[in-house]
Amino acid sequence: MIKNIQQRYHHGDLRTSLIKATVEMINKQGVEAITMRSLSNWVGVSRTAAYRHFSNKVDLLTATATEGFKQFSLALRVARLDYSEDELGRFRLMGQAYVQFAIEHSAYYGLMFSDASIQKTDAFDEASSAAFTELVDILVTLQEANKIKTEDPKMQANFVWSLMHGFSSLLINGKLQHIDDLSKEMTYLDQKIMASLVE
Amino acid sequence: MIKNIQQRYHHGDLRTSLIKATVEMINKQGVEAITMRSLSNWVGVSRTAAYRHFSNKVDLLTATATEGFKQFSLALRVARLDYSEDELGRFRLMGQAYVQFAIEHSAYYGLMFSDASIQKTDAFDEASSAAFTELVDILVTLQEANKIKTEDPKMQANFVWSLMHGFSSLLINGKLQHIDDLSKEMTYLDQKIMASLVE
DNA sequence: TAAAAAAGTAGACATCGTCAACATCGAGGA
DNA sequence: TCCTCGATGTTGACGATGTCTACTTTTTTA
Repeated sequence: MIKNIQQRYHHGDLRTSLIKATVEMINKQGVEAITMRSLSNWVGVSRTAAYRHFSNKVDLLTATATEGFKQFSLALRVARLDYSEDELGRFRLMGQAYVQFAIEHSAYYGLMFSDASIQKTDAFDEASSAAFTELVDILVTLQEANKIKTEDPKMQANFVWSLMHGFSSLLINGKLQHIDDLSKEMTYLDQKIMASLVE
Repeated sequence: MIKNIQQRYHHGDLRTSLIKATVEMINKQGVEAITMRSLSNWVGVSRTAAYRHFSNKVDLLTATATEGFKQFSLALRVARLDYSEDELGRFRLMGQAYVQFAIEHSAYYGLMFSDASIQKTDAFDEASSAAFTELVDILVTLQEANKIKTEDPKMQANFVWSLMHGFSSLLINGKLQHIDDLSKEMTYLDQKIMASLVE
């Protein structure tokens, strides 16, 4: 007779489940509320089971942030491959996708850019710079097609990235005042970026 | 005979000392390393003495962040009152002062914008929005003097603030790649902001 | 100057991260 | 088929931490 899933000794895919549980718990209660015990309990496993998959709590959180960056890069890439738009339109879609990801996955986003709860690893750096590369790439392409100014693309990327990250994180933390119409605010930013990059 | 300061039963100005110690410890070891016990020990006081001045750890960190915002506002205001420059020049000085504060007081800055370690209070919100007001104010003044475009100053402020905050926090966390010349990078941003705001 | 308020201390306890030792399971070679 | 071994999960234990309670010492005030 096959045992009930909840009662099996071996969980099956504990590593993935723990990361999912971490994201859910951050969304509901914030990072500070995360404990190895409550996490294990939530997943239905004993206190120290997580240590078979992560060397410690920081390692688990870092892995979660790394996973976040992967999904983030994916979201940006999806926007970049929307061929119903021209290249410049796709670039603007990426901007929308950026903010949308930050809002919809604020737990991930906060963790990804929190220096406190995380300790950088090679995997983390790789996932994190992949997202940045996504941005530099399209800027280079746009320059080659003469759609935007010819400037150091890394500087352009730092500019756009700073603006997007600043806006998203201030928005998430409720530090931007008097925003009744988000899309209006984003349109404003879009105009500023376009004016800054287009000749 | 007057007792040695270190041996006095009453510390004298424990509240202030604790906040200072918090800043120092964050600078040296990061927020995670902060414990009530090590903090008290550092200041030369017993474990629970801090609880006479702060209701708990979060309260202490929030008070520290609030103090950070006060000094931050002050730094912005000092730049704004540099009358060797005209109004537009002072606005640009504020931008430099912003990034400079973030770099020189990265412990403060990280804490001020960390939603994890802090819990908003009235005093915190007040100090935090004072800094924002500093920015809106000068934008209004610049508009009235016809130095920049006439637009919703709050939107302009959100734009500038997002850019400054994004750049500063990415810079602090080492997420901006290939920055060998910081002043060159800041000049680039300055040009973008000017082009965006000036008619 | 006496009494109360303010500031600091020590004991105690629940919770947390995590190490060590032990238990159970699944896969593959004898 | 059985046996063994590596992977995975469990329980016990311990030191560190936040913070409550009760007590002590100093300062303020009436």
